[in-house]
Amino acid sequence: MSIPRNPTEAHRNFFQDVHEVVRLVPEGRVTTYGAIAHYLGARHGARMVGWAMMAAHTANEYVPAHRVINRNGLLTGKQHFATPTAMQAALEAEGVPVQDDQVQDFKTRFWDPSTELG
DNA sequence: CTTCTGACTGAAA
DNA sequence: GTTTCAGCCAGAA
Repeated sequence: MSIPRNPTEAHRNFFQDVHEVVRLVPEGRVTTYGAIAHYLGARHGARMVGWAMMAAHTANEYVPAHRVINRNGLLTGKQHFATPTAMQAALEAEGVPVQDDQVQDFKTRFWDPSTELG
């Protein structure tokens, strides 16, 4: 999958919506693609959230993309970072232990925007 | 137009 | 616990 060559206004709005939610994830906590999709009203699938994350590095404001993982707590997006270890390093730097691409104690570190933000 | 792919997920076996 | 399968929507060839 790739970022649209000529993003439409709708695209940019969608990217910004996703990025805004990701920025609300506190340090030391993580969320999932599906949780973000659900918070945005389930009008977009989880895959579309992942798609929007590809544009995270081109966003004007910082997006903590390392806090977004899949429902199993796996760092499925690590290959999209500058280096294969950047995602894990960023998580561990804020106190989230990772082993074998898996966030430890994922269940208690999970931050659901739908319940946390209302 | 068809087909394949993907930072995904929930259900079913 | 596992593997498999079908939806999901956008983009590229």
